[in-house]
Amino acid sequence: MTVTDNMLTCNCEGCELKSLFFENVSTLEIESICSRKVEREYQKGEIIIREGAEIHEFIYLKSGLVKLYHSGSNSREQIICFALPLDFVSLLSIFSEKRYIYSVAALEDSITCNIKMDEIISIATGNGRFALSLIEKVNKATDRIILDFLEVKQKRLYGRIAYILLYFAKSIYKSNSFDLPVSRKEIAEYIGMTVENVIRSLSDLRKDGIIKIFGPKIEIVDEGKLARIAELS
Amino acid sequence: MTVTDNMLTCNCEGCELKSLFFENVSTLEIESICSRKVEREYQKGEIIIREGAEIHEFIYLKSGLVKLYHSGSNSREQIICFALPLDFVSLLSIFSEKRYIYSVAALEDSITCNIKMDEIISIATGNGRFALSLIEKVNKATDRIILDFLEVKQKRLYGRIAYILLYFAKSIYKSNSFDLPVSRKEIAEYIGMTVENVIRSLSDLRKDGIIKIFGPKIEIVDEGKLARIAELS
DNA sequence: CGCGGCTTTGATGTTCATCAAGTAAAGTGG
DNA sequence: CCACTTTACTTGATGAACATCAAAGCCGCG
Repeated sequence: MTVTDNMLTCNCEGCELKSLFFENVSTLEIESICSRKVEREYQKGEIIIREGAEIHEFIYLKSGLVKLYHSGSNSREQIICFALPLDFVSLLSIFSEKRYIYSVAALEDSITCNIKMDEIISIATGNGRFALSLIEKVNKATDRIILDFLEVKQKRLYGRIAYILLYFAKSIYKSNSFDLPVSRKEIAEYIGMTVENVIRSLSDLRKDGIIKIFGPKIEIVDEGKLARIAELS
Repeated sequence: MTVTDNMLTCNCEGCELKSLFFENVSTLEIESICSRKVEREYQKGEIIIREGAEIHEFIYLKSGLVKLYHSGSNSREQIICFALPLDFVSLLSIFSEKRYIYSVAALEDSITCNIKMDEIISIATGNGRFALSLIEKVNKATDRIILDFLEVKQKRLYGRIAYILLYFAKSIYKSNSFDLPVSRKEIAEYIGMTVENVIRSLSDLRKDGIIKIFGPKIEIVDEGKLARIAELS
């Protein structure tokens, strides 16, 4: 990194992707990718990937916040996970399927960096270290998803709400006061419950003085208590 | 394959791993692996991998049937998935963690083939094609797990039981009559319900004439009806 | 202004966990 | 080999957790 930074002629100098992802890629290869990559902007609410579409590009999130979701058989949508900048949006199925098995939508205005799959594959083919770091990243992401599923599954409604609030506070906004980027319905789609009960739990937390609610704005008042609820279900 | 088969001097000739996994590996490399691999036998019930143990080997299942499970914080075990021969036991966390985040136990007498991680990594480093096929396989496996989680989550108890019975019949035993390889408790741990209710659902299916139960032996009588229940929850 | 989407609260019924108790099967030690 | 313990399985009764249905308030938007 330190060496190659100033050698780049493309406009990716400030991009953290280099240091995270392309550790093992030569400057030449990075330049080649940078010159052919495409950046795309999406507004809050826009769909970035549609389930069933063919996979042509490797996509990662440069800025913003997105949700990965799956359209269940009975038309109900299920949110698989949220992704932050530098997360791969291309997670599941990227290397094992021809078509996306999930959709991605922007929860906040977002920018993606898109690279043709061909190029990723060609680099990986010629560069085992790069391929291994790919495995590692993809692995980490899916591990996280599976562990979170297991974690949420063993909690009850009240605990799940506490859990997701702490998740937004800690992992996403790094603050105990933030605007919820998702609707009540989307929370329900993530933790697998109904909207009404999500709202009821939020109200209960408010009545108990653990959080404050102003529309979409959430303020965690008693973090300790919230953590205990998230822990003990 | 056809070319390399008779050139091997090690005892892996009959092993399907070659054709699945080592498509892109030179005969020399395969020989090197074969000569240093270790096969291990486990009896029904034995633990193959213990959660928290350090990861030293890449393990795949040669014969038998195993379960991957996670010990939840509240001491309740959760079954993540089942694995058949030629499935990788080393799935999650293999390339992203130092220690196992799940345990593996044999549900039937099983044989594993173990290869030092160092060797896998060294081959992958020098051989991008091999690394890519690794990603593909690992990806496929985790995709399957996540999709199944989503699938099961949107069903109710009765539908979940129907679903898992069909899974055993179709994917594992390829027959409508089989011995359940898992206890009622383990079914409960997989679908996230209590033992009592698992038993109740099984009894209901029996009373409705959809299945027959003789101890651990299950016979699916009306597959169509069972499929409809699994579908419609 | 009125329409539709998101949110909120209440009432009601279903699904499921928990508790309790009993049977069957299988291993254990004298 | 038999009493004894343990483990898996099974059924019923009860209550808690949650979904569903209904209705009303809020807000942005055409």
